[in-house]
Amino acid sequence: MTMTLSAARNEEIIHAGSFESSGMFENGEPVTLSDYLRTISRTGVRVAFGRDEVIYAEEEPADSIYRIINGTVRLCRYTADGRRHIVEFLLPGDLTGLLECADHPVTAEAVDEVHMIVYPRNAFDRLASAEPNIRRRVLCHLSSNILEAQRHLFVVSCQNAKERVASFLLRMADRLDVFQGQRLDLPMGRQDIADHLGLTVETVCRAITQLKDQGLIVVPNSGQVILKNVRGLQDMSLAN
Amino acid sequence: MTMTLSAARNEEIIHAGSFESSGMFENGEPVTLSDYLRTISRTGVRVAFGRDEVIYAEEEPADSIYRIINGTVRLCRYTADGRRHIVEFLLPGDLTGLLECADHPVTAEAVDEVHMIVYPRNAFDRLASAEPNIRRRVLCHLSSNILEAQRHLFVVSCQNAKERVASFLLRMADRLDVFQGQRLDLPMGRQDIADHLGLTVETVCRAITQLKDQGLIVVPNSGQVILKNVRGLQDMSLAN
DNA sequence: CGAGCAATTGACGTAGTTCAACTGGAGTGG
DNA sequence: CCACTCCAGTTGAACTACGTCAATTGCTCG
Repeated sequence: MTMTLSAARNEEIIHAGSFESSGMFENGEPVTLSDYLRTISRTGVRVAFGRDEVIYAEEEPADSIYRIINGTVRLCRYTADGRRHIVEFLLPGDLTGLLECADHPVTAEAVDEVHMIVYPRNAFDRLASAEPNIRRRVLCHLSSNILEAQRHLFVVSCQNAKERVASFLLRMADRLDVFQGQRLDLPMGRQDIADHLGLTVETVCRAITQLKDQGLIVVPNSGQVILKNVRGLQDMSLAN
Repeated sequence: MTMTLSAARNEEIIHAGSFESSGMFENGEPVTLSDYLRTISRTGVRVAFGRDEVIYAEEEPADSIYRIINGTVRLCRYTADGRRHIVEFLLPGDLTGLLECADHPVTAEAVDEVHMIVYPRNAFDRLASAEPNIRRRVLCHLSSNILEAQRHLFVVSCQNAKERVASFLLRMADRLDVFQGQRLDLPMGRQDIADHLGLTVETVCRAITQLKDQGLIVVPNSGQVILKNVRGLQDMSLAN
């Protein structure tokens, strides 16, 4: 519902080539899925979503593919009794909607101000039929999704609170190219982190405080974390 | 290592057509991935593994695709400090090795006596290049893997012990076509179940005892569970 | 029958939840 | 500009579900 409204409100046709920055194609051939999507960019529509707006909802027909330009998206699942689980956070450059499913298995919501390009599924499928390589790219994409899910499954089933938070910070840092000594900006709130890690807000807070007290991180304010000791966080995230 | 030994010991060339039972093909076209694999069955080798034998190990090059004929396989991940997480159990008819990865991300071990057919990855890739439909089948396969992983992620991050065990029993029953009042045979031990659900053996036992005391199940012996009240188990598995 | 191991049960400790109070920064209005 | 609200974040105290450790049962296989 919200999605349809927001999408309509913010629609804006993307002109072919307007997102073709240099260095994206190798000897004239697209090399990543995003590159392939750029080749059908004339069919893509740029949309914006405000904080907590629903991008697509669970059970809704999955007829679009989304590429995030900037902002953060959470993929979540709700239960009848109000529990929420955040399956994954999507960051700029990430894609969603590539699953071979009639309906979306999760709900996508904007964590902060999100800009994305929406491609119609059928345009992508036509491209996939014409270009055999593209399905292999999708296979790679889904494979790495599975690896990520398995990794996170391990975090949630085998690690304690502090280890989970350490793993989370390291993964976010890795995805956002933040290194030792640098500042990691967390776009999501504590509740989002908690629902992603299978903990409560309070426990996430306490774990962060512990990491702070151990000198592994510095927290200037709740949305920023400076990684003082990446090695220490790594050691923690796979043992302890 | 173990895999190579066992495989060699039990190798037996499958003659083309030896697994082509009736009703598998629709108007001459294969309809499932397994059907496609049958079309290259002359390249498949039947192998057997005994209890706890390693079928393939994490980090090993993934150059084969496996179809389980009978028996149960566990896909697991070990940590340096000895913790184990069982990502998934594979049952007869299931496939593994289809991920687009150079190396296996998990270790596959036989839970009980397992018979499988091993197809060389490159034979499959040749087939995939020749027949465009096959990649779409793989996409569907990986998509449902992702849905399963997400479902299990929810179980492990949001459910308590009794709910997790109820979810586990229901899913096994569903996969093995066991219905209300019927007997579910569990090939894996309590430790395996515990490592799959992120619990300890003792907690799994206690949860089973609770389900028994509530009259939802009857447990003639540790490997068998009779589902007395499927509805009750379902109610529990998504709320409580 | 007895060894050996998986499953179960009991007793106790603890990590994480729950509930409640407090803090602090962002936004609003006088 | 300060006072106010509002809400996210943090901390404290008590509770509880699960883990841990140890003892017991029960099955399987010599």
